[in-house]
Amino acid sequence: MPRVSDEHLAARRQQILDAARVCFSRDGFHATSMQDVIAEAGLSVGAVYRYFKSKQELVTSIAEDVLEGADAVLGEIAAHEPPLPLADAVERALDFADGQTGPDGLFRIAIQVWGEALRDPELAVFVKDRYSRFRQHYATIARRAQEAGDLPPDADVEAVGAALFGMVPAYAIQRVLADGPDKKTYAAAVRTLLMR
Amino acid sequence: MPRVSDEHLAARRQQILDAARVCFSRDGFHATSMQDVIAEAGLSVGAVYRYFKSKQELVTSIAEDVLEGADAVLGEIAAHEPPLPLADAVERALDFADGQTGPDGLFRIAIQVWGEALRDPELAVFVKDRYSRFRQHYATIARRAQEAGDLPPDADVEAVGAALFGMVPAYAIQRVLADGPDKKTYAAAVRTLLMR
DNA sequence: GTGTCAAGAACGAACATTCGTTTTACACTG
DNA sequence: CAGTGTAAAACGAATGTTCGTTCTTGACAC
Repeated sequence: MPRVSDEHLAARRQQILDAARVCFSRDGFHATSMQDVIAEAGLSVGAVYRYFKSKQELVTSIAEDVLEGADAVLGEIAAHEPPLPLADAVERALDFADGQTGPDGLFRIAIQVWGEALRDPELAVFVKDRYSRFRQHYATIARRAQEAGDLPPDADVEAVGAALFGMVPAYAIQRVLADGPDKKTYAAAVRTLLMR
Repeated sequence: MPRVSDEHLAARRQQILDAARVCFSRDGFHATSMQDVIAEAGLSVGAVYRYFKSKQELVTSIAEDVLEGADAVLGEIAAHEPPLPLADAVERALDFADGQTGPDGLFRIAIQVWGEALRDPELAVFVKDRYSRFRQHYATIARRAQEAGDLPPDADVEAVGAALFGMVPAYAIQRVLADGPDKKTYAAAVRTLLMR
């Protein structure tokens, strides 16, 4: 179909991305063949290669989408008014993470991205950049908690931010791979540790 | 060269496992070809296939070795006499994890294992089992801390164990993928959160 | 000799990607 | 509004490569 609207093109592109996300989440980047993505999208080989010049580009696009989404959510939590107590902020982040641990969630893809970033320097740079932002968001949470007297005045907010940040993927890993405690139980434990 | 000693056979097997670990750590499971492993081991195709009947078996063996090693270390920390305060126990675990974050460390492989466990039900069972043990070790740490009055009497030691457990891979992820704070800084932050 | 082990050539399947062809939506003409 | 040209879009068979694995062959200890 020639001379097609921009919306049509964007929709086609999204259709391919959606299919790729399903396949990557189910089988991982490497065990997913282009044929799998093509079949899932219900398109032809040529059509997919019109929109993405390689499988790598598809992987990169998906990885970027996943990280962007998480960044937006964390930014909101960090900017919340009034400033959230540490445990509340972590709990909200856990809420988000929890919703991504299912078969259709993004966390399965995030794990794939970690593995990929170990080998792909370009992706590694992007991951580092986004994770630095994540950590900055948590550092903001810590700083505001400190200002509220919720942390000692001499606490290193950057480092505390890093520790808080870690609790979220740590929870998700345990949910996905280790039959870990549910969100409520885990959040209660975090409160036990933070509130004492 | 026939009629070879059992030690020779075990050494050959280990030689292959060592080569595989190097390759898998460098390139990941999927981007490593059997040719890569074979070349790294300095052996022939036939030799390697004498000791491992498939690539999958090689992957599984490596994954199991990695998890076994961590289990042993955590078991020691949990059983330490006298019982370790929470922050000390976590710091010791961080010590271990920190040593595995380098190019030759096992943590890079652990990330690959996570991705693989999402697709391989057999490996998933093994990972779940080992991670349950990990969590049990941390629950032991929490229970002993509780007995020492270091945690509230009504704290859920299993859940607190899960939260403590998470801090270690969380640290390692940040070190490997996100230019996170060094061990000393991170440990101090954990103390800030736990000690107040 | 005989049994064990290693070597590496060979194999078939699966892979990402290319490219020549077909289809189709739209612009333009009268 | 009908007819036609055209270029974009989609198609899918074909390609060349790489992969994991098997198989044949030879070497050496006993």
